[in-house]
Amino acid sequence: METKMDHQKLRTAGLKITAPRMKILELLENADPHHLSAEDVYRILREADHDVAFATIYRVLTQFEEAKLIKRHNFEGGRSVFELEKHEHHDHLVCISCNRVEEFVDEVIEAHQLEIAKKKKFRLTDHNLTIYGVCEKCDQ
Amino acid sequence: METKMDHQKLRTAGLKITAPRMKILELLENADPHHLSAEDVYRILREADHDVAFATIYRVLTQFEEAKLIKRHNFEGGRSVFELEKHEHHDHLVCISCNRVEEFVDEVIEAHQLEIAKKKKFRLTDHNLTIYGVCEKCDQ
DNA sequence: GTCCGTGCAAAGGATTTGCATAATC
DNA sequence: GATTATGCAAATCCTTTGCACGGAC
Repeated sequence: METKMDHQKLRTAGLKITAPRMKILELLENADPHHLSAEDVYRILREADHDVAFATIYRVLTQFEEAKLIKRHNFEGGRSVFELEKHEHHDHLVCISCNRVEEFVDEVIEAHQLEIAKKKKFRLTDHNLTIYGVCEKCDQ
Repeated sequence: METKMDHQKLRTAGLKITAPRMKILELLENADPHHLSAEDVYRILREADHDVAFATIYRVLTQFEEAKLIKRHNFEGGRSVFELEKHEHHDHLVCISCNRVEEFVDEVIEAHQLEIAKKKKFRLTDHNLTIYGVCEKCDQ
């Protein structure tokens, strides 16, 4: 029963259990692809006859981000996308044609980033490595 | 005389020589730090008593980007920044406190990115590696 | 019952666009 | 002189905010 775990997640974050929060959290947990824009969330909920106001979606997503339940990305193209935080770091490969997102981890790249931050005397807080390209399906 | 070269750059791009274009191009060539937002451009021109409308700044920056004279980056925080295209690839380190941008190149990281794209069967078109942190000055 | 959450509509910031005027070639 | 640029204001896109009402605890 995932619902129980979701209740727990919300409680831990100090958030009351409400229908919009539960639905958005479930949605992000089951989302495939993992990465959804606020508009995707709005549309999917609406298609399932669960209308939630845009303002609420943004507020909930922001709260989830603050609670580190999800992660927000600003890929090229203006809008933000959100994905469930799985606590396993990874970077992204985005298809500029179909917007599909793939994930990857490369330890060597990670290590070099630490090096660079050290060399430049920055206290590293975050990083964003996004590779853009055209995926196999789209490239025909 | 840089002006001559700038004329040439604009002509090659198929753009007429106009005051706003020349000023914006010069500005980006001499900018330090290299990375300016549209608002930075607006403010700097205005301070030099060369008023250019915001609409024009955005149009010119977009044309320059299309002509590959400059590069546009969407770092975290909403607004875009632009820098002169120097045809030497590099990535960025951004201070989240003062917005200072440093550049770096790491051949090992570059090579690994190619690997990843190949492995995932993406035809690589671009990539963006941005490391966020707090720079030495701000971290006190 | 209190406090927090939601919906709605309106505001916000960054960027773009339509249109009349002005400049380049 | 024809075509392309500019300035201005209005429009647009994504996101946030104010406020009154409704729901969680």
